[in-house]
Amino acid sequence: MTVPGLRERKKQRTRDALIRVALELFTDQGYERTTVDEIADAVDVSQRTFFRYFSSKEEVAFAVQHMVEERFVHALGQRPPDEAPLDAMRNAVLSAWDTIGEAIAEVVPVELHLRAYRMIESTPALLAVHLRRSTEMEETISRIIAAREGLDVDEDPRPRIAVAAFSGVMRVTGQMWGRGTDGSLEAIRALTEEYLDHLGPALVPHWRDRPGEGPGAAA
Amino acid sequence: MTVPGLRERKKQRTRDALIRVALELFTDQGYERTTVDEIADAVDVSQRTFFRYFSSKEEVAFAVQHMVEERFVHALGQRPPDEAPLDAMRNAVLSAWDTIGEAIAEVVPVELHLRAYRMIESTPALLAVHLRRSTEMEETISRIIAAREGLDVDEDPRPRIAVAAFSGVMRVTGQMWGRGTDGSLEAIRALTEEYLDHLGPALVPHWRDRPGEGPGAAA
DNA sequence: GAGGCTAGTGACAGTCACTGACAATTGACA
DNA sequence: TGTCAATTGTCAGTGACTGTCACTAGCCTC
Repeated sequence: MTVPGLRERKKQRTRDALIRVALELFTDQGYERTTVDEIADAVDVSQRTFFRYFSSKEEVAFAVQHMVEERFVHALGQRPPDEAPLDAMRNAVLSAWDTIGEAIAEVVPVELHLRAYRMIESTPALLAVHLRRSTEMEETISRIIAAREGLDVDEDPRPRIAVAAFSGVMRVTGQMWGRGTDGSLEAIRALTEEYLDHLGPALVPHWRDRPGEGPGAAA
Repeated sequence: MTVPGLRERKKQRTRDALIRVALELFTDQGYERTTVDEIADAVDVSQRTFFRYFSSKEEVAFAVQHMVEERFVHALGQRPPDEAPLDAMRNAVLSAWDTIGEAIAEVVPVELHLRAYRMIESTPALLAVHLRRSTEMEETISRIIAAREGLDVDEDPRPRIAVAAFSGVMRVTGQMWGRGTDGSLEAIRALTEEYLDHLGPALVPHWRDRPGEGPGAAA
């Protein structure tokens, strides 16, 4: 591809600066205590310009998340078609976690993004938006899974159901990670694996045995 | 109990009127196109008073939902302790669906509430709040389930995981119901049963068999 | 490389959700 | 009946967001 023109590069720089400054202010002072004016002033653009880049104050908080999601969707598309749905999703998340680092670092320090993620989890207004975005993702994923299995997502509820269950676990994972003390990338990866391992067993009728000992359901 | 005083009754009437008028305006004109001033004017109170009853414009949209949730939690508390977790939750939802009608009708027509529910599902800002509220519910439910099973919710992830999977399915149910054409109470009840029946089978590795025929996992 | 075109920006005014402060009103209750 | 406390209205202010319009600066053509 050709190098984008000056105009384009300038826009990209402004956008990245807005994201970086916003996340810094949000994580430092808190989301609510940061005004859009502050962000705009720090980047030296007008408030109006901020809203031309991001349709809302919330949106800027999810700009990096958005990149991560695209990566996951891409990874899911690459999974071999003979993998079972849950395995494909599991492997896609794990492989996404492995390669996000570099992609994020081009815009903001990874550490800042992780702090931002925890801020989202602990800020009610952002948590709400985060969850809605997650369900939009679920719809996307459901369609991919359905396509893999040769099913019509509007005829057969199983793709949406499996994805809903899977995403539910992923959400709890993010939550627990956010509440814990180990804020590293490795920690969230490990939690992801651990929690997904519980998904099958958690659904069997008897829980009184220890995890892993009971008659497991899914792989 | 004694009859509440005039002051108390007046407050209750104002509150109910605000809810009813709000839901009517929301469902008629749309949530975004309805201002708090409109609602307050229609009930003949000041905007300031509206915000003394509801901390936000969103909150009034969920006032009825709130009642329904309380009912579910109560029903769950009543389930016999030997029921498996998923069964207890399933039966609690179904029994809640059976008795909501009357409780709601004291405040707003049931039909209005059902329309409001669909409006919530289709209004991004409200959907976001709805989802966050759902996760708060999940936390409550997880603790009840953990208690039933004699587990510590912070030690053993299985209660949260099972509840997350369960709630995921319930959410998809609500979504599908909202998108469908049959907006009746019976329809959502039937969907609930049908979708929950898929939860176990959807998690087994092989989907290529028809539902129910494959080697099922959970009950 | 001058000039027109247009994307991007700033300035400004306005709407709407929401909050704090204070004064006015009105049930409750001695 | 008069006092107290809860409830409400009014007013002023903040912050998110939008429409409009004039202006500036890359871009592209001749």
